[in-house]
Amino acid sequence: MDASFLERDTVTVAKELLGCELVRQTEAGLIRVAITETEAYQGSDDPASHACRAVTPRNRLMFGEVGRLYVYLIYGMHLCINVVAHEPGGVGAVLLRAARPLEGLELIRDNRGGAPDRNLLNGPGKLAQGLGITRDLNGCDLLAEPPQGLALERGAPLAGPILVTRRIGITKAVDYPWRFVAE
DNA sequence: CCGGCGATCCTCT
DNA sequence: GAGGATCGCCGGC
Repeated sequence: MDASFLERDTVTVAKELLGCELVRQTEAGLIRVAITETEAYQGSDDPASHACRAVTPRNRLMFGEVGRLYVYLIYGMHLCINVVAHEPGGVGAVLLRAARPLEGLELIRDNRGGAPDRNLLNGPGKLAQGLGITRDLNGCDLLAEPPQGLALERGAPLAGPILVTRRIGITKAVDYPWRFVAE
């Protein structure tokens, strides 16, 4: 994955991240997944975004260098993971909402504590848990060589169509068609 | 299969 | 001091 891929309009990047792969390397082993669901969140022009107002300690990564991982805690119990992506000088990130296991299925099952296989990675909190994401990965460089725990890679081209819908679980700007789902 | 609800804690106002 | 880019359990149909 090249930084220029992420240095474009956040909505375009969200759509094109479908089929791209995440590689998680830990002491326990290697996990590889293909991204199947994303949402775009922009800056001051997106009322649903964490970055719709001033820079704060939490949202600061969304204003910075593309290719960083933005990790945050939601509802007091789940982590969500985002890829910082925006035009040069812009603001934004792509929420990764679901993925399909490619390698390390046993590790994913362990991380998910016995959830049925069809519920392993089908939601943002489940994806983060399945990959074994922790808050110390906040700000990690997904494009680093060599990889630093989590890496983003180009995957095989998508086979099927892309479903475009409203974003899930928000109460502002509910009609923006910025959610992308692949099978 | 579907809708409702509680858990749980960090962040910003 | 409120509310959130969620999840899984429960009960009802």
